[in-house]
Amino acid sequence: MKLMKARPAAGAGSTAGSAPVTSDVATTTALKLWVVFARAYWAVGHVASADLERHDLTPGEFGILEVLHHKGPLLLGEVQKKVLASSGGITFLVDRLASRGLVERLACPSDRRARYAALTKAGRKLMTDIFPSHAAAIREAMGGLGRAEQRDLTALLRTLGKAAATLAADTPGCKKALAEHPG
Amino acid sequence: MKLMKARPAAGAGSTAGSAPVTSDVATTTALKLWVVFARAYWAVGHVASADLERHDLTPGEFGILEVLHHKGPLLLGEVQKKVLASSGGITFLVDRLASRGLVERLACPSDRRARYAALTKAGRKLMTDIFPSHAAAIREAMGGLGRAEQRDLTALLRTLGKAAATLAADTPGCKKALAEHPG
DNA sequence: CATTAATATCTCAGTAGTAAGATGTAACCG
DNA sequence: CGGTTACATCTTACTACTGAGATATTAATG
Repeated sequence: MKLMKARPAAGAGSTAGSAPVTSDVATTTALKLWVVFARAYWAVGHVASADLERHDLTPGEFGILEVLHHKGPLLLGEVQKKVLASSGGITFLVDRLASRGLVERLACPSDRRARYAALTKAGRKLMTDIFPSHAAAIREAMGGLGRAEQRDLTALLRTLGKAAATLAADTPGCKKALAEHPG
Repeated sequence: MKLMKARPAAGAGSTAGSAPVTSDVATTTALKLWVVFARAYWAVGHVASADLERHDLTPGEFGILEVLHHKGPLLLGEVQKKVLASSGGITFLVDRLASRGLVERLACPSDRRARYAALTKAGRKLMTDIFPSHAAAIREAMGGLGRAEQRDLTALLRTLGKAAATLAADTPGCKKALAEHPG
């Protein structure tokens, strides 16, 4: 299950004659949507990544900093659900952020298996410093659409995401995080 | 520039007081859109990947097979632009597909630097066998929206993608493929 | 023709990330 | 209690991918 960077199906592709269910209108519409979806995501993600790169942060690192900045200290498992990474990935990312002094691990008093991740003072400072400009970069990346269009788009994507997450939750190896936290 | 799997900004995050331009409505709207966008993309991508996994194909491999299936033999550089991967990635993916007998490299008569990638007979057969069911998986992943909604969504995403691609093309290290092939 | 620049692919080292399983801890049930 | 099951995190080995530079070819220029 590699995920992300999926290259979608392009066009109807009935080049090869006899495919039975393939070239009905519903399928063609969905495939076209998937192509455009992936390219748009790529472009916006590229703008976001380029902005974060200026601060030596990967998207994954920023995701963790951001959820901690927004929600306060969180159990590692909770972080994992929020950022949709694997458990090993969380360990790896938090290690790296901790080695840079941006995040620290705190014991959980009620459960000695669990640990909190929390921003350090330096981490909080970094976030308050860079979050506004990053938010501005996202705003510009979305600038092709007016505010009302952005809201329409959000509503459509939320509906789509919920339905797809329900499907995805059934597939083997899925973290199931999405179905529980549907955007 | 890692890209993809970008974790978007969640919520307005004006937790930290004094950010100047950050918490206006336009920015909040854009940030919310980005969160929902990423989650929806994750969910649909997950469904697509899970389907491909049944045939032992990664999304990257399928992307190459698919563009060759759809367009016929293509120079490696053209493939690269279509699937938005790095040049090294194309070499890697085509190598692997070639070792499985699905793709072959052909000399380009007019330019001895360049090589074509083309589906073999086995590759064509594989694609005609699996494409319909993959397309059906995509159709189901999009099933949360009706056909008209899917078309609205496509139109919005196309506009968004074009604008963002223009921005992305200016960022350093960008492949610029998107601005030239805007979905 | 020689030089320089541009292009197309490939090589290679490094990175972010995953998946599977190990470890330590908790909760429950008899 | 003792045993089983369920968790939460960490470890390890691996994979897909990127980016910079190497190689080979072509094109352009004086």
